Amino acid sequence: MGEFQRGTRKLSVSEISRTLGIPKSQVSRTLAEFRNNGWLIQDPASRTYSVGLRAYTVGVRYLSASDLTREALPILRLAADKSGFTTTLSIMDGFRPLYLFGVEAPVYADFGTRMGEHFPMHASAPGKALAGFCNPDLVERWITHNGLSRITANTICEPAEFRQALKQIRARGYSISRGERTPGLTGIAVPVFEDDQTIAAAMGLAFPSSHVAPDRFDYYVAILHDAGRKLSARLGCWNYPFGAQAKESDRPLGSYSPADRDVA
Amino acid sequence: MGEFQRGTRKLSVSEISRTLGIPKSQVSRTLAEFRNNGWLIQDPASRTYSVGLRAYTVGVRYLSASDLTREALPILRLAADKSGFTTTLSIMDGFRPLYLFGVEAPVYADFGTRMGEHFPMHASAPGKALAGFCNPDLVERWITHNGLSRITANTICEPAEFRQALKQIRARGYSISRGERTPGLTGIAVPVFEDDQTIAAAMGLAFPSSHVAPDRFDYYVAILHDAGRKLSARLGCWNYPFGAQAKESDRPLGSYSPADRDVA
DNA sequence: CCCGATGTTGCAAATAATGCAACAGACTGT
DNA sequence: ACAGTCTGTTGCATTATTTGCAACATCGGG
Repeated sequence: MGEFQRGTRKLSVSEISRTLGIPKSQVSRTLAEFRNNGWLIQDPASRTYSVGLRAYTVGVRYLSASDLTREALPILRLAADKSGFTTTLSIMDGFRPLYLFGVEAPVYADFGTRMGEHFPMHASAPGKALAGFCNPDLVERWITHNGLSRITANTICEPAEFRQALKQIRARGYSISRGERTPGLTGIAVPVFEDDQTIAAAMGLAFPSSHVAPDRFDYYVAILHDAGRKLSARLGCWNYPFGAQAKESDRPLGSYSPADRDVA
Repeated sequence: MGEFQRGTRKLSVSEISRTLGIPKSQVSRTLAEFRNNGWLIQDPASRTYSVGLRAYTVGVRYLSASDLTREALPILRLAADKSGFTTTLSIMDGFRPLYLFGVEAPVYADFGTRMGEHFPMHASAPGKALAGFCNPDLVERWITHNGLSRITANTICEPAEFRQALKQIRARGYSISRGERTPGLTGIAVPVFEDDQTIAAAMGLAFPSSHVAPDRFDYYVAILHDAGRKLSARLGCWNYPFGAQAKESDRPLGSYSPADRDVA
């Protein structure tokens, strides 16, 4: 069923047979069995298969089973309320950043990535935040093997430039993408640590570039650093190295809070 | 892997062996293989298994593969913005209502059900909305087989009373739960149709009962009926039988595409 | 220290999956 | 309308895999 990991398109028997190099007969029988068990759904007209309800009910339990995601939800919600922008949580899956989920805010920005999808390491704020705090040697190897593909006009495609960007991210503790993946969309992200050394995830927010002047970025960085410190503490990192110490008392999370966003 | 459909608790080899009546050796070997493939994660300390990242990335594609959920997202978001309350989408999975996902709003109400979880048919607004427009004979059979279990003091446990409630729901086109599942929480839900007869889903919202006086329920019902009509139209039902025709122009939301087709 | 419980591994018998081939529909272009 | 190509499904004998029993190793508690 791993074939259904990429892409949203419904897949046919022949298509899967060719891709995997497995005889059609086998594919047909296997898919039919998965369908009968609810793991897959078959479109009667096109006879193509897609992910079924049972796979959803099982797979989505990852979110409630993982410490990271359980702790992250209320913190993301607070950051989304404070900023007014959709706030997301991503992790490294091997070397491909993966968007786990987000909390949406009224100012909606479609950044083109759906829950559970991978996105480029070098062309997104969360991707760069994750890359910046990973093992540098492994990042280097990734670059030489895969290169830095161009996605938009703003994408960083030069290894030297990318290395410099990561260096800056490590120093400042946040990353910014100005339309490097989606034209007209700006993203900011910060790392989340699970102990004093190892990165666990990246938290980010995104908004239409026209919405926010660059001199206000610091405000959103501060919101994310507060959130990053809070989540890191839940995971066991008590010395979050970025941003100011939270001065205002952290309001109890969980109960609803009346969305104190002060949009200047 | 179906064992991981219920509950969030991490499961041990012996536990699964007993529940499924399968020898431990087999369970151990199978789980180890799933772990090696990324479908499951094993906690090194307790040696218990839970859902892995790969299962998440595959299963969550159900949301983007299904017509219903793809069309529902922007409509849910609009309803959440208009009402200020978290708005949810649920479907019938066999005879157990299933919460697919929701769009969260600043006024947060934790209704205790997570994405991908089932909830009782008779003790929730979406459940009653789904039950009300299902095949009545099947609902009857479900009642006689399973009964109407008490969950809170307000839960409807008498079949006669439940039948009466469904009748009223069919007439009015919406359902209300006043703390029937969670004390202090009120929910409202409406049906979504995929053609003129068959129900596809239920859309609902929930809020702390103290937040809203009963005489304002009509306002939220109207929001939901607008949303229900819009989503039903997308699925092929052009004569949504409840609520008034949308009169005020639906304002474009954030930077999102207008996407509001004119309903006859 | 022992005891009950847990998780893993060897091995032969039993079972299920495999691939080839043939079949039946559906669609395309002439 | 027709042949031609693509699709998805099914029979069947060979093959490879899973299965269950048992023994073994390991852990935590009294």
